[in-house]
Amino acid sequence: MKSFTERVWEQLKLIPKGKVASYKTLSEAMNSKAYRAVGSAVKKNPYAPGVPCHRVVKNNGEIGGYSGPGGVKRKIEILKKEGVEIIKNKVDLKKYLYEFR
DNA sequence: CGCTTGACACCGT
DNA sequence: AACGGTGCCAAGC
Repeated sequence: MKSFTERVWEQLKLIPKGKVASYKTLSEAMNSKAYRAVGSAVKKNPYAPGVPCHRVVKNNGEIGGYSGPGGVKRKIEILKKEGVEIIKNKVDLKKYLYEFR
């Protein structure tokens, strides 16, 4: 039985490099409105590259948090490396927001 | 106009 | 039960 958390990871894997998805969009992609719980799910993610939790940002483009090494700073660095420009800890959703379709 | 900050409520584990 | 984390709102400069 897949837990809500595992289902979230499935959506993360669908995100292509150079794009980011918001927790809210993620919840809608899985037919759930518990976008608040998505944040908790990502935090519990014990997998590293298998689940690109660093590609998940808040609906307003803010990076949010990162439980990995280096904290949010590290997350921003990775996104920039992917081709996503980070402005003041925020991403241009209009340009990098990935839609699950 | 653009940008920032604080607080609250809600979700799943 | 508690915790963490997100989303929207408003106001101010």
